[in-house]
Amino acid sequence: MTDSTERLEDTGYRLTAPRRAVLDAIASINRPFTIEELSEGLPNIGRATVFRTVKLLQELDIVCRVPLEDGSVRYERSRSGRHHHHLICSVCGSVTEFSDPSLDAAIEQNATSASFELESHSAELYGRCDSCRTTS
Amino acid sequence: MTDSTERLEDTGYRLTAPRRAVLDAIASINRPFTIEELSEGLPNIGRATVFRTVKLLQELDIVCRVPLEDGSVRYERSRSGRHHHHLICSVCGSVTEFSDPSLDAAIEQNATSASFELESHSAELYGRCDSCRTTS
DNA sequence: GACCTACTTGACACTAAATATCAATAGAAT
DNA sequence: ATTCTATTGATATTTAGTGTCAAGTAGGTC
Ligand SMILES: [Zn+2]
Ligand SMILES: [Zn+2]
Ligand SMILES: [Zn+2]
Ligand SMILES: [Zn+2]
Repeated sequence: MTDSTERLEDTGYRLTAPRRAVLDAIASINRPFTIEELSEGLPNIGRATVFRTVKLLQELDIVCRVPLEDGSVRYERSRSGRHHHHLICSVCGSVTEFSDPSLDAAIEQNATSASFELESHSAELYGRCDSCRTTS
Repeated sequence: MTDSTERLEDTGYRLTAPRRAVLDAIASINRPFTIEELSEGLPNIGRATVFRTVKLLQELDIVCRVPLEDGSVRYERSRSGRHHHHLICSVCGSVTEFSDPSLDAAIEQNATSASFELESHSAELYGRCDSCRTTS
């Protein structure tokens, strides 16, 4: 959170009370959330401001967008703050980050083969996490 | 298209006039489309039916869902009708399919390492296609 | 061909997610 | 403290998609 406020200031954004409140709320949630859920926990903050702030935090790699298999979207505080991919459990909804240079290399290789200038990419893995797999 | 109608019948779905119309419309569009665009070209077909039909065609791997970088979604007739990934050009909007067993293997490897039971996955590549890259 | 029945359709209302507008507010720099 | 501009909040609007249900029709049976 302190780290996050610094990243906001460093990039020239104002450190406002609503932004602090959204950051605090995100820090206190320990599961993937929807903006609606986040907004419900912040009744004094305008809904549009919550949307705007989460969008801003995505650009700063503080929060990341997690697309679910059904097309809906959740958000999660990024653990690493760097490029990564997700393991998304369809049972408990947990999201785990991972990064793998060889996966990224395979992606880059495909772009190169197609003479495609790669700017970014996404990869999401859907299934059942370890604890949901062993519990069932 | 003939292939598509067969796939509909084989799976027990009725081959109705609206479904034919949607299939024909999709066959005649040669770029990624939104349901709204598709629906505009089919004024005699109810909007809900267009949505329902496209959803059905996705299940039959006749059409696939293409998530863009900005979070919006387009659809495209699948060339291969099999598992694949996309090269999505941010300039012209073109979508190219590719499949790569070694990419899929890298994804499976990551799931295995995390004791995650992989059910499905997605991978989308964003950037500039060959012709947009050389033209600029 | 006529009949039947379950599948499908279309119109409409509705929800969910997000953006646009714009006057009022408040960081933060001097 | 003053000023200037980024930001906020209330509200309206957009976009994408789903729920409902009476009416219509494909496709099998006689
Ligand atoms: Zn993430
Ligand atoms: Zn990657
Ligand atoms: Zn595809
Ligand atoms: Zn794959």
